[in-house]
Amino acid sequence: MASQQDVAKRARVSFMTVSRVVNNHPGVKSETRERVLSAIRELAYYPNAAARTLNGRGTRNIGMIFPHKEFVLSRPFFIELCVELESHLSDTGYHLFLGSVRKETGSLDLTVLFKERKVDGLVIFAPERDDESVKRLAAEGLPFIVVHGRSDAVEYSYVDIDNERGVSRIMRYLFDLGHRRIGFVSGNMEEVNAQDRSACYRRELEAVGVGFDERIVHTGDWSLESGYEGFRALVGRAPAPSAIVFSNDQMALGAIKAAHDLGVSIPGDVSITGYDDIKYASFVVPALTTMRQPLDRVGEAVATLILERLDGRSECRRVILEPEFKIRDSCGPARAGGSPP
Amino acid sequence: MASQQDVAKRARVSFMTVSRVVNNHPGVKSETRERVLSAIRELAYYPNAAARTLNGRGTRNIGMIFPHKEFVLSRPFFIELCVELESHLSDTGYHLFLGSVRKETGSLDLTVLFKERKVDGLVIFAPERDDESVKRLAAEGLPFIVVHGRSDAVEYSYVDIDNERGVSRIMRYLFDLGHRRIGFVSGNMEEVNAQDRSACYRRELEAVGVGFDERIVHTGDWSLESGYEGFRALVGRAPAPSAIVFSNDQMALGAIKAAHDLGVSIPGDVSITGYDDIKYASFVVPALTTMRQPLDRVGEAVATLILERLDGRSECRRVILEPEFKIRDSCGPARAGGSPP
DNA sequence: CTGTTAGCGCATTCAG
DNA sequence: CTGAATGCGCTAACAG
Repeated sequence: MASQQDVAKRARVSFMTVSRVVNNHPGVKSETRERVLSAIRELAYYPNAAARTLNGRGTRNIGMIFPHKEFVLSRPFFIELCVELESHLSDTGYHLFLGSVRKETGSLDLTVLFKERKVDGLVIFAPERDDESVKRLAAEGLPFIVVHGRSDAVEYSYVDIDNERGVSRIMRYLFDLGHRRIGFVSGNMEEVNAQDRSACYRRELEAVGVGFDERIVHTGDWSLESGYEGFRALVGRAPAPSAIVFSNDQMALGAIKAAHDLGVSIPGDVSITGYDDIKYASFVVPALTTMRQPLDRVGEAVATLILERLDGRSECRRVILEPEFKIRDSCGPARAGGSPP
Repeated sequence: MASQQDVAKRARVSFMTVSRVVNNHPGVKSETRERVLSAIRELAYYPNAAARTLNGRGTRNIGMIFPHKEFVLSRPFFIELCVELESHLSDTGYHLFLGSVRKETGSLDLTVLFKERKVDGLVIFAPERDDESVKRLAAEGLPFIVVHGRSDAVEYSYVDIDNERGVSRIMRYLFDLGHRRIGFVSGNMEEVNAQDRSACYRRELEAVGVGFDERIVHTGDWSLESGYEGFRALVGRAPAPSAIVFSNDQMALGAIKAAHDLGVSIPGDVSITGYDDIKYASFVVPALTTMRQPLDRVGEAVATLILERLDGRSECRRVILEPEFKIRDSCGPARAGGSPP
């Protein structure tokens, strides 16, 4: 494979001149430049990334870290984000790296990826609160940003969607429809997002003077199955909730199945809401009322922030995006009566 | 960041000895080895991948190439495969690389990733038949394998699922239920998979003496929307099909929505089948009868094959996995009558 | 068993 | 405007 040396020979210059041309350095006679350029083309020369990295130019790789397998599988959501991110990043010459899905066996040391010179930066999805590996990254001053997760203990840049706004908007909507007994199915409570949404649900409830009742709260894990189970459990309580808020669409989809199996009508008997607005949310019957996460803007923000960190600009930034409420067909007015059998 | 030199100094040996220890070379006195090992630990030393690559040791990166954005988005399916693959590959020290989703702007030159020393090998998903960039890879003898796509023109290793078997099993099932007028909604016909399934549908039809009728065939693109459209279109034909075969689950899901909007009952009026068995297939109502792709085994096979290619073993292998028919609730017996209004 | 020398491909000095 | 020397961190080939 052609190296700068080969190109240099062919263009009858030193390899230094080739280097300058490759890197668009000024101060190369245009005639010489042309000669080099055509030699490059003829030999199909491409700069060796490893050599560049060795000279301290970075890797131009960005790693993505997911908390665990199920995280990826249960959120078709995030794939779209990856694609979005890839398209933004590739414009600036960066490549995306599946920085390995974290093992069940404890949190692995993410600094290794930097020390091995595999990546220049990391995008970490939904770490646990006060995650050790994130702390270490911050302590060593490594460039990374977090998506869906914030921390009060550690200073870092992150992008998130306003859960506060999202959940309270949903709750107000349900209140307006006359619902008072509103159940909740959470995501995996080890994740900050799940915690936030859950906390906000409780706060809103208390804000209107409706007490929090743990009997109509189910701890799920974002999966279809846990949504199914959650619905089943909550509807079986007495008195049953007239509406149930799910922490993501996937679980709400599971609930629709459960409702069918139980002979419960949505929204006739029980209203439900999702969160994310995955593609399928508008295709399920009944179409899901849900809170859309603005993926395109998240992707853009993530790209911008990580690039900033790589530039060495030191301030950490937080970008909180607004979700968009999508009212569809899965909610109805609360019925005067009670609940289905 | 600590280099071999630093470790060497601390362990009072030359850096060569450190290198030997790091690479598990035999012939280092165990006492010395211990000293080096603890120096490594104390300094948190990790070998610099760039330097290794520069010495011709490869990158230990495998790139994944997707045909286009929509491909990824329309198949939650493939994400699972990535995760599966990642877990197999990381065991052998390889990292996955999102080798960039291919742009709309013509097929980019994949050999660049090799020339730039970004990857050691490539896993290419669903390339077009006789794709130029695949041809070039093969011509240059670069290690890559293809998933979902084969070629008669070019020699390469690939993993696929037996579409032949899959589709014919579905067709026989429908025939057994008494269906004769069977519609078909294809995937994006630029992909080999879509072509194969489509061809097989036709062949099976003719095998039982039922003529192929292009009026009940719709060309989709794997998306929910195209499934919706396809169903709508086919059901509107006269005489309407009593069953429709969809080339993937996503489109079948779109059809379920369409049926609801049209007031058509599945499987009462029309039977439908999907393909893939995505997670949601068993949660939708009616649960989708579909052909399961054995993702875990695909992931395993892909990992094995690409590793073989990297080893330099020269023969190309083809691995054809068997799909598994999942009979659920979306098909019923053909009714004597005709079709719904 | 351990150390020395050389070079992978490139970019940053500094000289011409 | 161009070239020569030097080193990034590591390993392979040879010496001791």
